Amino acid sequence: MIKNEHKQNFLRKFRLLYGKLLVFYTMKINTDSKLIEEALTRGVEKIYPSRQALETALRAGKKLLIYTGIDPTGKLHLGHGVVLGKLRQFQDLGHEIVVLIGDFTATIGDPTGKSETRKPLTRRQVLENAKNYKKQISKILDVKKSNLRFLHNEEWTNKLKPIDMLGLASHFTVAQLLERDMFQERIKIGGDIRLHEFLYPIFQAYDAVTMDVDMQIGGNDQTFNMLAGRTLMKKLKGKETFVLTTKLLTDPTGKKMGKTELNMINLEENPKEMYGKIMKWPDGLIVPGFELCARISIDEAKKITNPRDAKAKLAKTIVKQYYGEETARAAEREFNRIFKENKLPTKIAELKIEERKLNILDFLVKTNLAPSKSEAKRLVLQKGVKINGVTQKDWKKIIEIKTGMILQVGKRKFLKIS
RNA sequence: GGGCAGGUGGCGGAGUAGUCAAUCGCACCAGACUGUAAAUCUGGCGGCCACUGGCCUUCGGGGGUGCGAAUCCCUCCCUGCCCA
Repeated sequence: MIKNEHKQNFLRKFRLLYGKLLVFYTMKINTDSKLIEEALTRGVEKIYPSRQALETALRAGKKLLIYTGIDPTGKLHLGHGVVLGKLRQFQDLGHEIVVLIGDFTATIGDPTGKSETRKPLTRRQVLENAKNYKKQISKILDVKKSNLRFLHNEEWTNKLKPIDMLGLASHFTVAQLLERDMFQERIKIGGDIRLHEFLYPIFQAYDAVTMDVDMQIGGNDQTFNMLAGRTLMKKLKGKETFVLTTKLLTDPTGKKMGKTELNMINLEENPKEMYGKIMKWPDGLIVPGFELCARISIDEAKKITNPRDAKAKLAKTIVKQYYGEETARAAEREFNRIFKENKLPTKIAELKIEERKLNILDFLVKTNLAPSKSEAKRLVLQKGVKINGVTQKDWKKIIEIKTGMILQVGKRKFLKIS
């Protein structure tokens, strides 16, 4: 048992070392000042200990081991894309990149919600979530290059013994952990803080120490956790590390933000949906969107003055990054077709119905276009229902159902009877 | 262990016996307009009934008082805060 553990430890160290050597011999560090400038500024919220310090290191051509952690608590979304995009810039500069899949930390659940404790995930759910991560991440990072590795924190965290835990915990005080903004908010509203989530930053810090990283990259909301890593690194290894936080994708005016919703466009989202969802963004998000999500020059984006066109450009650019030029163009065409030209979508979901005649309300419920008859009635009275392009006004109407019939509810829901 | 405050629709949060299917905000849906599935404005937002009205089930669970309860009483469950 112990032998086995030793062996694994050895193997792990060997792999790390091997990886480092490989990178050392095959990759050169790029010190192009324009690229460095971009990496240091675009979408960057803050750099610890200072921008200056990091810039000096980068210009000196020092090879850095940089990591970001992603907890598989759900699907990857555009918010992850921002951080990964930043990582890509450093990858292109030739630094050594680690994407840490936080399979252990995901089971705790980083307490992001103001008021609620996140439901703990089972190991199974975590594995399920992480399933396609690598594939999605490969759309942003270059997996063909040898300076990118994927690691899992279960590997080392599960080996911690209670005595080790206590050792780690002893480097932090309750007051320090309590400083975290979301804990403060919870306290303010009288919410509870579970002990396990309280410990979250310690585990994340341990990741940084174990991998012996030089720099951590993460969203602005991860500042606290990453700084915990910086602290632990200093205490245990006496090493100064960099922390770079990226801006969050939010409306600069701060008003009327759909909260986290906006970031929640999944990277796996169907391209047409992705395009449409970006078009749904408020105008205030256009500039941040370009800065954070689009890998094209900001100047190019600023040339477009009409907000609608700018947003369309943004939507197309982002879809292109994940699905390629062709698909992006098709998504744009489809969007224009439905919402600019008011035509039917090229593809309409089909449904078979046994009945030949139905009251319009039953018809809507039967086809799942309305959740209840009351709702269906409301829709009809509000003129939200069209059959073969004709607005329906009479909720008592009996519909003769024919194949090929096209039902439309609102602007977006279409159904064809087959 | 002691003291206190609570549990209401997807969420937040009013209401403390009749006018409560329950103010309001968010989210959501529809309409108008436009530059789009944006912004703004308007309307809707438990369910059922061939419906300008009527019925049914909801306010943590169970029981009770009363003509009448989300609102009062009892009991159980759950949660938070404070003191030790």
